[in-house]
Amino acid sequence: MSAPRTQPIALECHHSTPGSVSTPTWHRLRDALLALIDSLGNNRKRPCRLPAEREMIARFSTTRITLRDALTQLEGEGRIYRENRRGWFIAPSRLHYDLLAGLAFHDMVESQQRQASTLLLSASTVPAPLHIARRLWLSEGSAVQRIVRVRAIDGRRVLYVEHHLRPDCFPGILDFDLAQHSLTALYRHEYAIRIARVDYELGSTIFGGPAGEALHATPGTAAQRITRINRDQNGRVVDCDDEYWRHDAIELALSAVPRGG
Amino acid sequence: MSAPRTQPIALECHHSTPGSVSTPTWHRLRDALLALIDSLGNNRKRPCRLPAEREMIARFSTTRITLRDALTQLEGEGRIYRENRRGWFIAPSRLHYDLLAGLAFHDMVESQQRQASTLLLSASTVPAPLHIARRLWLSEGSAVQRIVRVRAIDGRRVLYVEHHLRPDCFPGILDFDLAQHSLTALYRHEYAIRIARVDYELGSTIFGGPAGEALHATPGTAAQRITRINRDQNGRVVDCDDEYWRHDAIELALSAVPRGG
DNA sequence: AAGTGGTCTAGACCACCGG
DNA sequence: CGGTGGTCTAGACCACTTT
Repeated sequence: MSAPRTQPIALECHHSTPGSVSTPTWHRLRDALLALIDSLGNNRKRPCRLPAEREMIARFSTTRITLRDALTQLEGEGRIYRENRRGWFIAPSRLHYDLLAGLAFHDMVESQQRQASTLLLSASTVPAPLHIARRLWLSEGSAVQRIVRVRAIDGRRVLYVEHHLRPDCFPGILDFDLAQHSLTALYRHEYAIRIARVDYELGSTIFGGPAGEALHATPGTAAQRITRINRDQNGRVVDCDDEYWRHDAIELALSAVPRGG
Repeated sequence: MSAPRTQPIALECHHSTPGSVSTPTWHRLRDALLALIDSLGNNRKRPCRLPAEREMIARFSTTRITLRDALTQLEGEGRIYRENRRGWFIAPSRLHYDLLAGLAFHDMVESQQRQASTLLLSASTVPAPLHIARRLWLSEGSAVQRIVRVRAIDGRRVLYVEHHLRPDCFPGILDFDLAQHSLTALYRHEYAIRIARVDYELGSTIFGGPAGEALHATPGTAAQRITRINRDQNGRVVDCDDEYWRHDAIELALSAVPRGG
């Protein structure tokens, strides 16, 4: 006995996409979910959770897999996000992240009328892995200071960062309160080091491993990777960062004069 | 009758992830697929296709959905990619895209020993949509030149671009062969306009609509959006671009002096 | 303890691509 | 037209979170 391909969704089938023969069910579901999202009112400070998957299944007369396809689409668009095993939530608007503004995280967030918080996961001196050593012009295995933090906007964990510092530049820096102070402020005021040049590398990946766990991100969801190498006023490399952002949490921007005119 | 939760995979279960109680099947599958990918030899110029899904199902004794979960993971990591309804392929290494190098697409690609090609989809004068009008300092509905192109690296379509130009800057530019010439070269040599400042906006989304279709990207797969507003040597906005890249095709880079020291 | 999302089974039909 | 990937059904068990 073959299961008939039913189309049980009782939704208004607006914009039937001329040029495309059939609109997949998940696409119509997507529209219904968007209406649901709008009806929930999206711009609060409290995390706004969607109904349980099984409830949405009942409401829309569909299957778990199809529903999750539609949710995954919206997740990719950045309209909703997941906390691992906790549910689906409406995504707040993106933080505007100007790569060349030279702003510390807290300043950047607060300048956009949002609340920043930082959680220190670890701060210790460790032997440099090869890829870190290369960036910092050190030899593999030599000591570097490693700082791992999680940062949140309005209580939502959005960023996992690993810093690696050249210890010859920042003796004793691990003794400061690294959850409260911006690193760049410490660099300047305690060590008279200014960041005068930044090399960025940006790419997209997925969460998984420590970064995913720290952000409560479901393994496999999209992440924005930002790697940064910082030089001081003398052109010397002093530290590097590896940032992993929830992809829907930021919009990157920069304004500059291109070379090779 | 309840289906027993079998674990039929006969793969070496390397690194059982201490600290995590159970490794999901798709995770072990992922490793098996990685081995398969390595065995296929990844760095050719010919697109290297994976076996059909049903064949991989048989080979790994698993289900379609589980297999696709694993494949989707690898797709998110940028190790493999899809062409819509055509199959899964091994992803070539990423193009290094220096945002501030001021290089035209062909020059950038060829400087990395790869082959660039461009397909012109449309070139016409159209009324400006609101968001374009705003960027170009025009009023909504006023005429702008619109150029849509698809660009490929080593034959693989990786980039969909829409340009919108201020027609007062570039009269008659649509009559040039826009598949062969770089726009910036035309700007300079035919109109004596140099791009002296660029405003970028970067974000991640998913394919769907014209961009996805033009790249043969499966709807819902990850895309890197790059929006660009170009100013000439007099500070005047002359055009803007909307680029959609296959997320695995590029790695963005830039080096600059941050403000707000 | 109840409920949630994460994972998985074992199929089926359909649209589309390539030969 | 055969084979492929895209979509969908109708469930189940499990790990984990929350009550």
